[in-house]
Amino acid sequence: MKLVTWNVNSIRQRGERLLAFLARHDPDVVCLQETKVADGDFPAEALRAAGYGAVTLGQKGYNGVAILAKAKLTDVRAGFCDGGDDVQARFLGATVAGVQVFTAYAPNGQSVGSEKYAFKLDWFARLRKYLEREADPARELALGGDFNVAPGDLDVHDPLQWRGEIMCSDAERAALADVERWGLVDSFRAKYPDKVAFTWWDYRMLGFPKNRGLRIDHVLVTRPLLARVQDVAIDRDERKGKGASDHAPVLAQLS
DNA sequence: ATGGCCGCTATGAGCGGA
Repeated sequence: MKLVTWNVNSIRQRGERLLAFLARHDPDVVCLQETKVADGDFPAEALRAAGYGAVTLGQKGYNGVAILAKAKLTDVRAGFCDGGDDVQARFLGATVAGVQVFTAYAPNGQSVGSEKYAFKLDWFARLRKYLEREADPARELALGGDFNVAPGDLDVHDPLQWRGEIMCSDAERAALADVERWGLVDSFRAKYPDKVAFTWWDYRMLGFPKNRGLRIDHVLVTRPLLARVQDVAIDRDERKGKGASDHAPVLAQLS
């Protein structure tokens, strides 16, 4: 099974690229973030024609997540359903071929100390509680998403410049680590303990040509599923050229 | 080369993203 996570930054703008990506890599499961469309505007038919079923949790203009799969998607779960803010479409799960799959779009957080930053940290705490309540670390489970957190300095092009900044602050890293402590492993880092690689580059200031990036998109897996991870790769080519998302897809090859 | 933000909205300026 090949599983992908990709923040497409508008599925309407990225439709052609997404179809080309599916044709090129032939993934089995794709976790999408920032689709930015209401469910009625999701291009389900075009994806069906390409061989993929879809479950969506959309929102007009902002956020929006989806899971695509060649096999049947069952046991669909939308949002944390914990009485907190589920208006923002950021979390969706489904079971595919016996694997429980979640797609997540963590809040950006704007700047350290802001209200949005507090919301971001709370969102991670809610994610941790959701997993405790609804999932089992002894099962095969994958959580793919844009977490908007670079876990360590190895995941940052210029750690000194970013020290303490949004996506790199200690509290954000601790919040992500706490989610992982439930029973999830950063599959890329598990496979490549020392590799410097990024999944996001700012559109501004020649971020990509200068390779000024961060690794903030992750495929987190439970230990039973980690045993099946053969390789994890970032499709940097997808960030090139006109009409690219600011995020590159992350691909996990499972046995 | 990989090139100087992009995408959204009851748009045409302002907001959010990371």
